[in-house]
Amino acid sequence: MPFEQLKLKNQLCHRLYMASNSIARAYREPLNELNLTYPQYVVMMALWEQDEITIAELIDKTAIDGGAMTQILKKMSDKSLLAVIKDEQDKRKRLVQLTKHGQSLKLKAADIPKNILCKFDSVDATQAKQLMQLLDLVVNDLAD
Amino acid sequence: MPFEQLKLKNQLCHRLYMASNSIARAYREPLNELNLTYPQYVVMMALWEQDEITIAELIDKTAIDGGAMTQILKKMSDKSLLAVIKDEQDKRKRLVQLTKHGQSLKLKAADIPKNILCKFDSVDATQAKQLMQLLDLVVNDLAD
DNA sequence: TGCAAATACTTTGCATGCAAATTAAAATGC
DNA sequence: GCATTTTAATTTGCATGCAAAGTATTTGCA
Repeated sequence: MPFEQLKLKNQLCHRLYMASNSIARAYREPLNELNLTYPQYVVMMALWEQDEITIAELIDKTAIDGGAMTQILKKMSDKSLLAVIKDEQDKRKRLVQLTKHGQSLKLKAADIPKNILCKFDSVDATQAKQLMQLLDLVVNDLAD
Repeated sequence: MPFEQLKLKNQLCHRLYMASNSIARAYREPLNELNLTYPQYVVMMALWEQDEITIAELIDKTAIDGGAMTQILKKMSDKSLLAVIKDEQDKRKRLVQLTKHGQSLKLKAADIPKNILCKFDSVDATQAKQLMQLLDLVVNDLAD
């Protein structure tokens, strides 16, 4: 069969595209209740793990684009979820710090992962773990 | 460990986010040479498989958003890759048809999948297949 | 027959992802 | 010491992804 390699059903990239969009869509409703977009939620998760880190560290942890990060942090700052403060040691850097409000949102977010997981009828914990491991291989192989 | 479920390293969604962005980034260079964006490439692959389909069918095959599709097709039409023509049977519908130029691009695109695949040092064919199957489960479980 | 409901698209507004250019500050090197 | 280079962020322009509103047709059904 000619050009078999160009068929959509054989494209790993298209599967990833669809799966990534699907799962982001699944988060939309629960995140709307917290007034968060998906990338904003990722930033929150990073900060709940470790607060008061530089923007560069946040970019490193979240893999969100730097240009987008500036805009995202601005919106999150407007919503009083966090504050961006200067680093006195190195004035090029800026530190991101959760507000009380931002910290407290962690409790409300705690149930989200579970509620998403229960939508997976066909994927058990073992398969999910396996999937994550395979995705890590993909990401690592494609890393610069 | 409290809130373990909110850690980034445990988020399937974040793995998908990173993997999808990584692989789209990997396609950027080769697609630039064809003057195609990634979603435009997906449209081309769909049309190379089956030409002269409605916009709704194209949306169904590619999983690209309808609103975005209108814009994407306009740009591709401007580049003379395809034409959008009226369906005389049902005037609500519009048919998408590759131009000669659009058809001929298939030859130049034929090597792209192979060139992407060779970036995967850690993922063999079996794992790639397994990954696609798992992603299909995810997409199906999250389908409306 | 005629009108409400469903379809197929398009348009609009907002939020990224990304590349490239820009700005500011710190680190290097001669 | 001072110019060059590197690092940290921001800004800008373009291309989506998505929800919601709007338009044109076609279907369905009373």
